[in-house]
Amino acid sequence: MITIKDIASRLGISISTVSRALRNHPDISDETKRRVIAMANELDYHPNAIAQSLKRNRTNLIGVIVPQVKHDFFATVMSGIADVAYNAGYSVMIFQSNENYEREVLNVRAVMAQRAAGFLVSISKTTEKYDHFLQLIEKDIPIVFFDRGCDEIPVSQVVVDDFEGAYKLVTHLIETGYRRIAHLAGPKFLSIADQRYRGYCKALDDAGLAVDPSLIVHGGLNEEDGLNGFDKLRLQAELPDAVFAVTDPVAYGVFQRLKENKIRIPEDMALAGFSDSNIASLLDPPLTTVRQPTYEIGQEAMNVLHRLIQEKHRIYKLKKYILHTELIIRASTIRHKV
Amino acid sequence: MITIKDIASRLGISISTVSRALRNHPDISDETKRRVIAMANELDYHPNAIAQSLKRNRTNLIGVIVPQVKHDFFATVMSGIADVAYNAGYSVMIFQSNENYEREVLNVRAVMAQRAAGFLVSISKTTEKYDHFLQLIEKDIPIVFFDRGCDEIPVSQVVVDDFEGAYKLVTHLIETGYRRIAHLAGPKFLSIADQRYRGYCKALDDAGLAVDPSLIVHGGLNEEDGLNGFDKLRLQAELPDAVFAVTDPVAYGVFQRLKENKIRIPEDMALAGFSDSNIASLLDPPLTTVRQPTYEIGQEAMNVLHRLIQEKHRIYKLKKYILHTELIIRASTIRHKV
DNA sequence: AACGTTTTCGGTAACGTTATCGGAAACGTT
DNA sequence: AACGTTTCCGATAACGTTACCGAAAACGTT
Repeated sequence: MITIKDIASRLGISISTVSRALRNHPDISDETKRRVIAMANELDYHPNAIAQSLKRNRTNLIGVIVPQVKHDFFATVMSGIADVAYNAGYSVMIFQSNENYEREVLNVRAVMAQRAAGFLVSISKTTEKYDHFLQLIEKDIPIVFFDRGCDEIPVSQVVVDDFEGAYKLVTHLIETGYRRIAHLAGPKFLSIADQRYRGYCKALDDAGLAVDPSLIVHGGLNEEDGLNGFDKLRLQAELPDAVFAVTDPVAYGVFQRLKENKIRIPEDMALAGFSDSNIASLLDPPLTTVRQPTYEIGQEAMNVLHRLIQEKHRIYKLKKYILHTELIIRASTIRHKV
Repeated sequence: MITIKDIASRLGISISTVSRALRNHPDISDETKRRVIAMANELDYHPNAIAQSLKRNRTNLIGVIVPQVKHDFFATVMSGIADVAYNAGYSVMIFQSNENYEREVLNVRAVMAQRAAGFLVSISKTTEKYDHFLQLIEKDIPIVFFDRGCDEIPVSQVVVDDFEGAYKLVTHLIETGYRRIAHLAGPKFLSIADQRYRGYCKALDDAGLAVDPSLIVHGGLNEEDGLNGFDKLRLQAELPDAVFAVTDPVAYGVFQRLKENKIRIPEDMALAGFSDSNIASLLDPPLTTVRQPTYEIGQEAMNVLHRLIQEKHRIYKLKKYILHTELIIRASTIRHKV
């Protein structure tokens, strides 16, 4: 590997001159700069970012910790992060917690060992202690939570308004004429799931409809949770006339059960999800859902982090950046003519 | 930030002793090791990976360059890479080329500046020069291509047998009774697309069927290419009785056109894709496709790279690791009773 | 008691870079 | 001609870590 030493000895000048020439320091004459740059190109010199980081005591690395990259949602967020980071001159390191608390802690350590400039984190479902993040705050390392945050510790967050999204969706169902609206909810302690649950309740409440606990099933966020959740709903004497699933994957699970049981959508039962994954529009009938500004979440989170990194006197005015959702009405909830 | 200096001065010993104690060097007594480790824990010491990398002249960073993270395929591959990397003690840095040659070159430079231990690359569609990779080979930095490789330069590859997958699929169509089988092909110079195209031709040929150029439309890999491609097919006097799309997204495009035009699947026309994305099974009718071992590609690529990094005398016996596909037959190609 | 061997540790020089300090020319001013 | 000022560059010390060399004890052997 070529270093500034090689350039210096080839030109018969000192390494400090080379260093300053490459950084365009005013102390160096234009002629010398020209010669240094020419030699650097000739030797195919590339600065050693490791050495630079050590000297400057900071890196241009951003550590991103997500539950799973292969989830459509996180992959798209990652894309937004990567694009903004790229333009701001950062490199992105990615870690998966696999929804596992211990692994999340180890990931934080790994990113810390690399002396990353900042953290972008969507916390795991199983994380209930936040000491590993508190350590970062103590060391004054910038963090931004996205999508899945927590209010227990002072960290800025970029989230979507899940409450509002659910409220708009359920209100749409009510206005369309549905009355027995079931909800396949997510884990209670997961903020995004809880917000959607509360949006569901509020919408019913504001419409003067009672919240019927027998129509609410708590579960996970994936397809199998949709299958299981619907099986529980079927134990009721009377079926609901609409199902609001906490995520699109859960809705797919329900979708399959409905097909299996020849229950027509939306004639016999309406179905709606949350996410607007690319599958939603391709189902038959296409699925009503709530579009989240997924790519924008990544962009915004990286932008917030970038500002945080640049602030010299990091005043911890933690903020919650709330992005808004969009209701996508499709055939799965269009009321049949009675 | 706590360093070994802090530990040394607190214990009244030298930094070299601390360094060796932490690395469990035999020269250090058990008693001293115990005290050093205790103090390290007390002070919440975390080794500076930057300094270690500089000293050892190597990092545990893997640079991954993909066209787009948010594509289902690459996100899943990433997941496989990240899991294997994690277990082998590497950190993964991710870069997107956005199918752009210039950006790919810049990405390679960024990863090189970080002195990554190795590269994992899926090359961009627009890349036709390979100098940036040749430079890596010259500098003896290990690279592995996955999915999208190229045979022009000596780099090991992990790929799926696209030819075989397409061959199996088209043979299935023929055996089921279809005769006018159209192909919405990808870009000619893209290896994976070309292999699928050749598998299509070979299957027809082996069955004694002629390859009809009017049934072949070259385009891209996305949904809109399916829409456009089908529009071109419709210009023919006689419609095909089956369409083999180069990717699942292209198949979705065709799917939409067929729905719009009330063309029944598979009664009027069979439809098949390639990828087994999670959408395929949810369509109505479910889509026949070719499952690629996506997650496994990531695992295998990272494993190959890991071995490459560990080999001291890197003999460049470049290999092509070929993973096999699985034909997933679903309702979209089940022959109607004539 | 004198010897070699082992155990255990400290000092120091690197790794590639940047920042600080200082100094030698070259210049302009009186 | 003596002065200060500017321009340009070199030497050196760090950043945090590890590797090498050496040396002081402590040990066993004859």
